[in-house]
Amino acid sequence: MSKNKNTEQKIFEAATELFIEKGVDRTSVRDIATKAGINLALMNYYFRSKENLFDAIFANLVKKNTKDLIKIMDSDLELNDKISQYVSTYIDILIENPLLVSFFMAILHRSREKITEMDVIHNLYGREKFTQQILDEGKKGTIKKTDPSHFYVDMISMITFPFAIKPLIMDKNELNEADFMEFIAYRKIHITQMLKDSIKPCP
Amino acid sequence: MSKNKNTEQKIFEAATELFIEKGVDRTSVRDIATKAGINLALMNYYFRSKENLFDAIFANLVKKNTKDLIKIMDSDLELNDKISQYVSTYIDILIENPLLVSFFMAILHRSREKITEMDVIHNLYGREKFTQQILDEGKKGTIKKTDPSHFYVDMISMITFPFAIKPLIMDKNELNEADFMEFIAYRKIHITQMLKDSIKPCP
DNA sequence: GTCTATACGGCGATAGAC
DNA sequence: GTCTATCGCCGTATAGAC
Repeated sequence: MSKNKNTEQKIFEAATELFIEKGVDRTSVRDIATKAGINLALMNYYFRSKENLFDAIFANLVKKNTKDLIKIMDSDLELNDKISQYVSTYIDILIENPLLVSFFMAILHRSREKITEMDVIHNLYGREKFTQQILDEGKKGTIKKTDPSHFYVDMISMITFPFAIKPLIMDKNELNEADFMEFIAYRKIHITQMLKDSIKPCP
Repeated sequence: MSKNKNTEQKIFEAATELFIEKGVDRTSVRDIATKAGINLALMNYYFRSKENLFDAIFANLVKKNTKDLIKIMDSDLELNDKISQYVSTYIDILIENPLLVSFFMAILHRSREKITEMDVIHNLYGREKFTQQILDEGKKGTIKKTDPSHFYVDMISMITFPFAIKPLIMDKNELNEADFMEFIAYRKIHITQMLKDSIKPCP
């Protein structure tokens, strides 16, 4: 406490960076110890095993990065505004940490069996209030009859997937890092427009 | 040749299945040898290393699964038909092998550095003829001014991403395997409609 | 081409001194 | 709490007999 950072925290942060950057299976506990500037044995003192450390890190990453999104989803905003804000905020989060999607997809393949058992995962997908808003609007006839589960899948697909295939997009369109971020920033408007078009009937 | 399957082929097929199922880094060469029913040393006789074998397998998987899609993209079909056929064919391919997307995403994280250097990867993304068709239609004024690179990203995002988050979709919507496939099948119509709406102006 | 046997290093994990 | 030292295992890769 009186120190700069406690050891547990140093291990946790070093491992987080390495897991995201190199992947869990290509990061050794020795890598983590070196990066954290501590001894190998300390990892096992604080966390029982590498897999245990991974579980804690993954839960933390999900929680930290979905906090703002959940707040928006559960808010009293009107549907159109909610969509705009969600898209924009989500993209901002991923611009801050572009490897997050790719890392998360890798985990989804690696830990298929246990992923739905992780409590924190249930924050991620399909909030009730938002779902209800889409259904309500549909009943009022102001929007097309829209299946909320497909709407939600469309939305997160278009937001997140481009980050997963970032190297391909950059290569094919000959973009550098800054260009890619511009490409992504444009998608805020583009995706919002597509989603609104998909629920609003032609006048 | 006179035998049931030659050894090289047995290794190749066993490794392919294991890589897709468990991931490359969690598959050992001993796993592969056992599954192929051959000796460990044979792997190194035919392929120089595990990484080498992986490269061959990955290239083969991309080639095999994009063949039909490229044919459609490069065909003389009219734009609307081309979109419908592409979406439908792509989804059929993934229904046949639902782990393919998830596996591919994991590789995109694992092998970020070398992925764009793999020749075969350039088949995957943005075919010239299709791009030109979108631009041409835009000029004719029959569709909204649409950026082909965003259109393409939208399309593959909405097609493939749901397979990557399959466990989450199944869990949240309480779907079993058959339900999920029904959910996916419905997306053929849904995605085609969304894409057409995104380029066709309201009448 | 296919096998047995084995080298060698890195892995995750722990015992035990301080 | 933190270290050194080491265990036992499994990873990839190879040498050499058949």
